Amino acid sequence: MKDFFNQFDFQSDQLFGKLNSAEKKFADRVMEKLLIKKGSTLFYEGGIPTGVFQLKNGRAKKFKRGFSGEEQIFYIYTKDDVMGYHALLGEERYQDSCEALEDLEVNFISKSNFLKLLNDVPRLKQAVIKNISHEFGVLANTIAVLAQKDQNTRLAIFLMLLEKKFKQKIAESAGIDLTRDDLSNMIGTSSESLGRSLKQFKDSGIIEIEKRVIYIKNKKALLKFLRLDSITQDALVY
Amino acid sequence: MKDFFNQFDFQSDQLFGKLNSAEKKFADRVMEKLLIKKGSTLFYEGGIPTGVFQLKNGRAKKFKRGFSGEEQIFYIYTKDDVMGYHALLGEERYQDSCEALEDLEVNFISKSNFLKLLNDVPRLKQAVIKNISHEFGVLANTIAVLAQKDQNTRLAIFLMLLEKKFKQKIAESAGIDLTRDDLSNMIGTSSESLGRSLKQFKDSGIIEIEKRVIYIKNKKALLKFLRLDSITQDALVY
DNA sequence: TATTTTAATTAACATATGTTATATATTTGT
DNA sequence: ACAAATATATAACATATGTTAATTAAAATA
Repeated sequence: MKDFFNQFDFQSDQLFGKLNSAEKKFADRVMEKLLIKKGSTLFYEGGIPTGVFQLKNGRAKKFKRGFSGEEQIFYIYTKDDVMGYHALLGEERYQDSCEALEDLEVNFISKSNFLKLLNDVPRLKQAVIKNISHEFGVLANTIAVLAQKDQNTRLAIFLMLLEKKFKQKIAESAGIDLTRDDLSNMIGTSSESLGRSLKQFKDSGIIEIEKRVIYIKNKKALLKFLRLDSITQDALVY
Repeated sequence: MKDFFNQFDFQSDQLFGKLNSAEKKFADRVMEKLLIKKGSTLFYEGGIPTGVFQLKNGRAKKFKRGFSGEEQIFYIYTKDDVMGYHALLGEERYQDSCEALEDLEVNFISKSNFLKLLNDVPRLKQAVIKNISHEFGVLANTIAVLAQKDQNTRLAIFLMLLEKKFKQKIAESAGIDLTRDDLSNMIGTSSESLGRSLKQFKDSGIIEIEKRVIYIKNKKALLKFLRLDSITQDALVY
């Protein structure tokens, strides 16, 4: 069921697909290629917006600091994803932060060029607005998972989503490679407690771990946690 | 600290404040007053958008069904809040549902009239887009609370937020009047387990309960759960 | 108002998660 | 390649939350 994954996918990799060839040409012309080192930020909460970014290679985490200061990761961007447009369309400051999980290759479009592009191509502006509404729904779905599911179920869901995300876009690997801190942060638990759940999954043959990379070995068993109807469940085992 | 509350407030009650008197006149003219019974829906997930609503009296819950079907409440609307515009701006269907928690008095603006208003008043369109971005941040903050805080802390946070929300807009009462099912759903626990937390708060004199209405009696003790710095904490005791 | 239905409260027990501590593995910087 | 720093794995114990069940309170309906 494609639907299951779409509920948790921003789909911001498809934004520039709305452009025709002439428009694409303009976009390409104003794009600036940047190389960003692992651990550095593309933008940060409270900063003045400089433009938008499209990831061409690598992964980045999007997070927000709650009122008590701890970071909360709520999305991971991969190849082709566009980010940073919320602040350009509406807010005067970035509302969240984005940090490279590994060395990145990024296309940058400055604020003025992006606004010009939006202005010249109403279809694109419409698509961006529509996408923000879609992303709103993704966050609502994330809230539902965090509020309703126990830890093992949350882990199962995130493993499914992350494997798809990483497989889809990073040809060379189907494994899930995240620090235990980042993964536990997303799932809403401590890294030690996440470790316990991972061990349970390992012991029942659902996953294997090499170095820190998690490989799903028994997708059907993982899906059992999701309590989907059997038709949807079957559709997810590809 | 006003900031604390704003992090969790859609602020959609201020949208029509962007209009000048002539524009307001047009809006008033096309507004249709509706009376909606407790328990009925203003709109529902998957439905075709008909227009936007402004609450003039009463409260409504916004929720979404996760992939396994259970409803997840992620916002409560009160007096003057505007809702239903996401679907008009971008999506072709409502992405979530909205249900009356009590008998409502609502102003309805049809899709065509609202789109006309947006078109005639670019400032309003801009404000709506900006608001959706802001709401995105509210959901991210909600994710942080659900992922990072234990049950008593989540309860403390939601009690603070709900009391402010209800006091601000419903003059006659400062109590928190929600079914245990709705409150536990928001907080991410079972109603029985919520009951245990409520009892703990009651026994330590933090709250009092009459019928099912919760009254905060010791705000300072509640704030201890939030682990705010003492300056922010002091600012919240008014 | 009386009756029926639904919601709230509470307790006891089972299970899940948080926390601290220690050992091992991996990465980083020289 | 080595040392130092950081990340991961795991266990043991403490605490928090889930679950079932029984009782009481409140709300809906006739």
